[in-house]
Amino acid sequence: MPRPPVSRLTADDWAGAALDAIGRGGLAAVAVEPLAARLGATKGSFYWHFANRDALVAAALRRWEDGHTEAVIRFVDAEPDPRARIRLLLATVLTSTDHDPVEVAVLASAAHPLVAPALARVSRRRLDYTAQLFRDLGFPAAEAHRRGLLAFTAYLGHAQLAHATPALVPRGRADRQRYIDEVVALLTAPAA
Amino acid sequence: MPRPPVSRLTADDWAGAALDAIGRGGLAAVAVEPLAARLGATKGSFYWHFANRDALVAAALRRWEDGHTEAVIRFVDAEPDPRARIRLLLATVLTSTDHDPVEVAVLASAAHPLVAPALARVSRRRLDYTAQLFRDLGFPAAEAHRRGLLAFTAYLGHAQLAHATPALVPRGRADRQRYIDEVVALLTAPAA
DNA sequence: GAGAGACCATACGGCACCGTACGGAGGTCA
DNA sequence: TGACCTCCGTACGGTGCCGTATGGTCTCTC
Repeated sequence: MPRPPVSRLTADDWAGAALDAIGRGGLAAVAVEPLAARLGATKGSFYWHFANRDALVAAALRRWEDGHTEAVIRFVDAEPDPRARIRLLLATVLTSTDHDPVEVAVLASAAHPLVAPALARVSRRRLDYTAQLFRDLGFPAAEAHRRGLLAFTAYLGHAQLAHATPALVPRGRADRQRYIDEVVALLTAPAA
Repeated sequence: MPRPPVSRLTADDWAGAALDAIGRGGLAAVAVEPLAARLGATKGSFYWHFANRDALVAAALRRWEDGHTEAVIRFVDAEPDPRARIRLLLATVLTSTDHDPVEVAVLASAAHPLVAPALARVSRRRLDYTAQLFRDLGFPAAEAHRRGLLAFTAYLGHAQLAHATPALVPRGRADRQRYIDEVVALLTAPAA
């Protein structure tokens, strides 16, 4: 079933445009009329596919939730060596922050009633997976959880800082490499 | 010069109310008319003290910038032992996140043209100070900077996570204690 | 106690967005 | 070909906010 390129819009088209808007201007940028103009349509189309703005925001968040997290986990989990897995995860997420404005934008609206539950699910999933990586390395559950939490919060803060003040995070290839090496070394250091 | 309690408002009153509003509802909550209602005044008062909304936002941010950061640094810097200083800093900021909504709210608007420079100044100051703590401990400058960055980003992420999903950060006194101990141990572990 | 200036209330116009009402174009099937 | 359904454009009213205009009130000063 071939679909004409722009003539008719689907709910998914709107959700995708909404997610783009979140990346550009945060949750507040998900506004029906500007989005319609951007899509070359009008509100008439939108209110056919969605009941209201909240429904659109929810759809965009569902898209985000299903997307990045699981993709990264699958990618990282393909690495067999436990220590290399941790390094791969950190390298992946610490560099991805440079080109993923959606991540920080969602975090920025953490208090929003629609964002909060989605963010909670994603955070728990990520934290659980990260803690698992440290258990795979042989750390007991409680300590693995603490190390995973440190790793996860460091990632969150890194994303935030890289977005707000890029000059403060390691930028060159070599510097970033060295930083990631050191973080992995510290996070996996044997217990005192 | 005694001042009647509410009858006449000063620019500082407005700036304080704006900072409160940021804590409650983010930067978007700094709206003249709702703030006026909250202060029991009208826009007439506001536009006497400020040229426009941006001027109020700027004043609130200046208040935030001058406030917390330097206070924490002075408090922590009073501790003579370098290692204890790091622990004190982490314990202070990691627990303060529970009752400081302003911090995350400002971070949430990092992209705002008025917020960005203020946030950049504060971040640089904090990061520099944290790196200094690790130099005090004997680490060479480059490594101290990397460890300071890890500590600082972990704090940022912790604040974010504690605000968005409180259930995911250590809550009990003992758990938090243990977590902070472990973070300090890992951050100050001797180089491999 | 009158004038000046600081401070504020009221009223207004404007803008950007939300949501609804309704009509019309295009395809589908009898 | 005509009835029908899907999808969308247009037009409208409503809301919340910004900023301005203007006049009033309080306080200080001489």
